[in-house]
Amino acid sequence: MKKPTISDLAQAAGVSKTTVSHAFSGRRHVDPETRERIEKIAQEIGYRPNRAAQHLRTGRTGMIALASSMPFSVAAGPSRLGFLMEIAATAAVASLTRNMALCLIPPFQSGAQLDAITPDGVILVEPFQDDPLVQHFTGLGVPVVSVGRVPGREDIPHVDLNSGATARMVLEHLRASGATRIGLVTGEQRRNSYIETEAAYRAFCDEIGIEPACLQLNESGGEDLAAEAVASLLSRRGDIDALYVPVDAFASGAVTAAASKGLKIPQNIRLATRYDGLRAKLSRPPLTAVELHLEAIADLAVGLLMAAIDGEVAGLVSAPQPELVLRASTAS
Amino acid sequence: MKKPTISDLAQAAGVSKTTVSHAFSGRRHVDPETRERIEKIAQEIGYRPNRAAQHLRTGRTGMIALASSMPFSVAAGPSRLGFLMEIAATAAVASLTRNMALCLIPPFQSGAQLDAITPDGVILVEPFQDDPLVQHFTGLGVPVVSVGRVPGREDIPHVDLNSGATARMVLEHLRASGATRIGLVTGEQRRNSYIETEAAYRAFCDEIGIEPACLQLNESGGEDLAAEAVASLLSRRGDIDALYVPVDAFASGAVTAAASKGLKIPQNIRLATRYDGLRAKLSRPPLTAVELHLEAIADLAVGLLMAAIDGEVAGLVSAPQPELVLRASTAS
DNA sequence: ACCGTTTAGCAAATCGGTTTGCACGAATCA
DNA sequence: TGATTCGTGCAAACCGATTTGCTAAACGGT
Repeated sequence: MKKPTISDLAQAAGVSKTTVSHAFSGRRHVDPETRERIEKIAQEIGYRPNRAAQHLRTGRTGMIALASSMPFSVAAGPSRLGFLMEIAATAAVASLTRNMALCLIPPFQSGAQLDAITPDGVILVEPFQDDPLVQHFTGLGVPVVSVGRVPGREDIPHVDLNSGATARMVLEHLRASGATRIGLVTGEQRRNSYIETEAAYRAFCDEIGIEPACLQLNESGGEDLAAEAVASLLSRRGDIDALYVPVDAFASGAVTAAASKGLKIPQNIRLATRYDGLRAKLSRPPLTAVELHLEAIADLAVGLLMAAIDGEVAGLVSAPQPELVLRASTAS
Repeated sequence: MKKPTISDLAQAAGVSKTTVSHAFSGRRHVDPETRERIEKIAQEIGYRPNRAAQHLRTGRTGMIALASSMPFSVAAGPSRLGFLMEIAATAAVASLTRNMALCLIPPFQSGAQLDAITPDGVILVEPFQDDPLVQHFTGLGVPVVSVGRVPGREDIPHVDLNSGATARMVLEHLRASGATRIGLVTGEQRRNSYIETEAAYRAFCDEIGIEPACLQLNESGGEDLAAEAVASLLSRRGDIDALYVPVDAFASGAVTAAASKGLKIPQNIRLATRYDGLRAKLSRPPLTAVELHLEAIADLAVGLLMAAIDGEVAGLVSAPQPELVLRASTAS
């Protein structure tokens, strides 16, 4: 009735626990014939090593965690959720193939709550400067890797999202499609992607000699806040004829704002976003976006984390080249 | 340097490990004064019980898993993902408040892969008949609860989605909004929500004396398959003036199909869906949908699972009353 | 014939908690 | 006063793996 243990298996196979352990782990040589016999009997009696026992001995938990500092439940949630969850889905598969469970850390939990989770490592999605999650886990000595650099923390391995290059690509596309005054809408949190995007944007404006028009919105405000803020920007700066709005929820708001101003997309104003989720695809007109290759990114992040857990000093890894997905919102 | 253990704490407090253990677990009475001293010192030296050790002894892993049998990566994925992930987000919070980690099980993994995950219990989201995941975990003796009944498995506790009543509500709304011939589009997998929905639909058709028009689509086909299939249904049955399409990805397809047939929504054909996600909201026109209260459902599911883990014979729990979200797609 | 080196396998210690059985003193009861 | 209970705490067994140190046999070279 009870689950068979390594002792049961050892007894059934007529060897010691040690030999069984070595047969499975390969840490020491075991006669191939013996190993086969052990494996066969293991099959028969349905032996599965007890994870808790393994973890106690090895000091590992066999679990990695995925966290985002974006509240799940705020207005911007569903959109961010798309981004995060696309990563989660791939990461779950990637960890499982490495024999690890992937668990989800809800954002902004108190430290005491987080104690329930003792992962071998953590993947943080687009953390911001002084992110409390970074502090919590690095403080505990748990390896952390991030998707998107942690601003001000060069020591944390990450998958680089190349946000600067992405911004450049989008801005140049907007210009090529006929725009002459391009505005930028990002978030208020100091995430690296915003920082890099803004830097690239300012450099671009400088180069072509236009006055930057930059909006930084509270991410919890979501679509509605963006609609309002963008409308007021468009009133102030009637010359704007294109917007790069990396956060897709904000881009939805921008669509609304344009409509309220009687501006047609793309005739009067062009619009491009970054994350190519449902919002970009279903928008009217559909929005030009960037294929970030989130699956590949998630895979890289898991790999990076595994290396970090194994004590390898990993640096950064670059995400695959982002690609423009051209849609009607930036047609010339 | 090393993390303090229970022995260290016991020594520092001048008591035995036993007393420390009891002080924390409350399984036996400990002098309040002693307990306080222990807790104070625990704070000071930063003692945290080693989860692996606890798990080994208690036979628990402190982890519950969330699984859906819907492939993450197929065309219908992003939509299903929304549904699943809304539940995941809430469930993650709910489990953490109960001192459990929530981990994600990617669908359709081989049994060998799944071995990496040994949860104390599993929440299955809308499983279908003979779902392999149900078999896998019940076979392992792991408590399983589901969101939506498992067809043919009355023994598995679940949060009832009341799909029959939901269908009835939507169908009556469609009729009230002027529809006389209502069609139904569901999925091919035998999920309980489809079964109940179809039954309610047939009963409804019987009652008002219309010929049922029912489509069951392969869920991996997603939007494109639905567009095609619905278009052909509309050709066959030109009298249809309303559709209930519970799966939102299919509903998107139906929108496309209607457009391709030159039918206006809602003038020529009314359209309602179930899951009120981004698709329903962003569709043109926006789709009438059903507020299922997924957060509450997730919460209930976690509670149910905890009870099951603690050996309580839990039955079913009913989800909160679903509510219609009226939108332009069914305006009369 | 001797010594060194593999090869194969075992016994016992170990990880850090929880739980059981028992001891000892103080309080309560007959 | 002797017997019983209660409160408090300890020592040791236990959970099921991994890992270390050791033995004994087989093999090969000189």
